[in-house]
Order: sequence, then C-alpha cells, then structure tokens
Amino acid sequence: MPSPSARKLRTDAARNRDHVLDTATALFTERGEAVQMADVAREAGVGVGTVYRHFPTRRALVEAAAERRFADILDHARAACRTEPDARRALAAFLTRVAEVHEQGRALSGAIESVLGDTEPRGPVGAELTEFGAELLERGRVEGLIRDDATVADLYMVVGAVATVSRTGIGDWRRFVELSLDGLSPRERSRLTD
Amino acid sequence: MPSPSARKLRTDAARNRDHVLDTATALFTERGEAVQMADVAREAGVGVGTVYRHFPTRRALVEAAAERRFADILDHARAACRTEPDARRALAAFLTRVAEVHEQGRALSGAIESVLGDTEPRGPVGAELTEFGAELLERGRVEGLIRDDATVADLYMVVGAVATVSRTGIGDWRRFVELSLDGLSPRERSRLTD
DNA sequence: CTCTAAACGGAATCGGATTCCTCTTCCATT
DNA sequence: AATGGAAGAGGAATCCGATTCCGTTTAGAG
Repeated sequence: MPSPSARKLRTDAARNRDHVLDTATALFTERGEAVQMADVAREAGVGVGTVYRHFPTRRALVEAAAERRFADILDHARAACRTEPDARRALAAFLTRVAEVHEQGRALSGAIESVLGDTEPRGPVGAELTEFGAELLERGRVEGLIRDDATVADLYMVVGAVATVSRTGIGDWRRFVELSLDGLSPRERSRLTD
Repeated sequence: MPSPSARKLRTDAARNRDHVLDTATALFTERGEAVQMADVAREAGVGVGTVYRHFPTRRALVEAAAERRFADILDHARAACRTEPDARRALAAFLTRVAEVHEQGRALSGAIESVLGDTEPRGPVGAELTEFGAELLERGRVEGLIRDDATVADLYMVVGAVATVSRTGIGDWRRFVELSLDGLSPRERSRLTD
C-alpha cells in the first residue's frame, strides 16, 4: 500500500494538489504565517474550495510543506554522508543541512513552528530520519568519535535545538553545531558533572 | 525614569491591570493558546474593553506574561548561584530553572512561542539575564570549568535550545542540559573538528 | 458518446480579535 | 465636602480570515 489515505486521485486533481502545495510553499517561504488560504488559492489560480479539498485545514497545508522539507533534509544528509570521511563530519554535515534549510526558509519555519507547535518530523519521513540518525551515531561510536552513551533521543534533541537556533537566528548556528558536536564527543577521562 | 510608557496609572487601573495579567497567566498556563481575549475578560470579571486598554493586542498580553516568567527565572537562577559551589553547577542550576519553568508551564510556553515566534527575553529583564549570564561564564572560565572561548552568545543559544527541548518535550531535558554543559566544557587537547 | 462520481469555484457562514462610543469613577482642586 | 474633567470601564458592533456548503463542471470508465 502506497500511502494511507491516498486512494487514486483523478489526474487533474493530482496535478492541482501538487500545484497548490508548490504555491503554498513558495508563499510561506516568502511571507511566513501572514499567508492566508485565499492568497494560496488566488496565487495558484484555483478556488478556495479546491485548496480545502486537498488540505482540509491550514494546518494540514503547513504540515505537508513541512514534510517536504524533511524529505529534502534527509536527501542531502544521505548524500553528504557518502562524501564525508568520518562519522563526526557526516553528523556535522547532517546538522548543517538542518540549519541551512531552517535558516533559508526562516519564514516557512516560523509558520511551521507557530502552526504545529514544533518543528519535528512526524510522518513517514520522520521514521526514516530516525533510522538514518541511528546509523550515523552507531558509526560514530564505532569510530570512537561519538560518546558511547549517545542515543538517538540525544540526536533528536540536538537536531531540534539546531533547528531552533537557525530558525530564530538567536546566534551563529555554525558555532552551535560545533558546541553540540563537542557535547556528543567522548568524555576524556572524568566527567565533571559530579 | 521608571519605565518608558508607564505614566502613572490611576490606582484602580493599576489594580485591574495586575488582576487581568494574573488571570491571563493562569488561563494560558492551563489551556495554552486556546484561551481567547473574551475568556480572560470574563474570568477577570471585566469587559473586553478593559483588557484591551491595558494590553492593546493579544500579543502584548502574552508578552507581558512572558516577561514575568523571565523575571522568575532570573530570581531563581541568582538564588541558586549563591548556593552552588562552582560555576559549572551554578550554570547547571540556571539551565535547570529555565527548563523547569518551560516544562511546568508548557501550555503557556506554547502560547508564547506561537505568538512571539520564539521564547527570548526582550525587555529590561532580558538585559539583566544577559549580564547575569556573562558573570557566570566569566566565573566558569576563571575556575577552568568552562571553555575559554565561550561567549554570552553561546550561552544564549544554549538557553534557547534548553527552552525548546523542555517546552516541546522532544526528549529528556536533564540529559540535554548535561550534553550542553559538556559542550561548554574546556576541550582537552585537540579539537576534533578539523 | 454517455453517465456519474470526483473535482471545482466561490458566496455564505462562523469564530475570534479588535474597535468604538457611551457611561462611570477617581482625584486634584477649590 | 463638593465638583469638573480626564482616565477608565463595559460591551455591542465591526472586521478579518478560516472553513463550510452547494450548485456547476469535467475526467474517464463502460
């Protein structure tokens, strides 16, 4: 089965759906949460009813746009992974892509955040990302570049944090990625925590 | 000069303002962004007009609630600071308070996030927090528990990240605080980044 | 070529923030 | 203590944007 609620759209409907999503993504990227459903409809050259047929709520529309972005991140991360020599660099490349995407589409990220409450990958892509992250960590542990007790949950938190930093522009995300990687590095000798 | 736009409120007006803010904070803490202006007015026993007199927009109301929380964080952090023996622990106490506040008032945090776009301290309290953080870091550097190149900007990012993690519940924030502190610790010997 | 379910368009509806205007209350002054 | 007027309160009316509804149009199976 291809996808849960995806029967078989009439070809014109499928084309419309894609076009609406493309348009919405472009608008959100440009103007963020200010974009309204009527804008999307007008810009896409369809009626609001059509927008709602494909995306039952504004939230659904934003979710769909978010899902695409995660797919993008996953693609780039996988590609970078093949290039980078060690796991630490691969992880850096992954986090960097997360940051770049959120920084470039800051307006879109803002919309996603304000509509969904966070920037986490939910759908099927989320699962793939988790799996990918787990492999990366395992590789890092084996290579001795990542602390032994690091878990996917840790990585999730770090990814979320990197997304926040780059989306809001609180500070220099490159620096933050560096700090985060250092936090995930093996502790030499004693842990100073207590 | 006490505060920019704070002339002198009539005593009844001042009382009302406080009461409205108290009520709003309670409601947001309980129900998050679902709370509407009319709810606040009803619960506070005043007309909507009164709410708007004191807080010209919903956003302003949320901002005021957020400002209070930062003051709370600052207070607790300062107190903890006097108790903790070393800078690392003091920093941990600070970050822990940030997390606790965001975790406990998760609904309120969500409202703040979705209305303001981030959870950063803006007003005068923000400045105090920055100063406080700077002192803490300096102390840590002197004690050799914090990396020499750590800056207030770094701390800002970490605080923002901790807030995100605890607010969204992506993962265990205690663990995240630990990772973050490790990231801010002195690098023994070589930096593996390149 | 026909027929029907699927898709469309867009006016109407609904919900919630914000505005506006009238009535009330504080308090400086006499 | 009485009083004038500015500041404050209240809440109906307005505005704006998401969502719903339903009559019209079209793809595409038979």
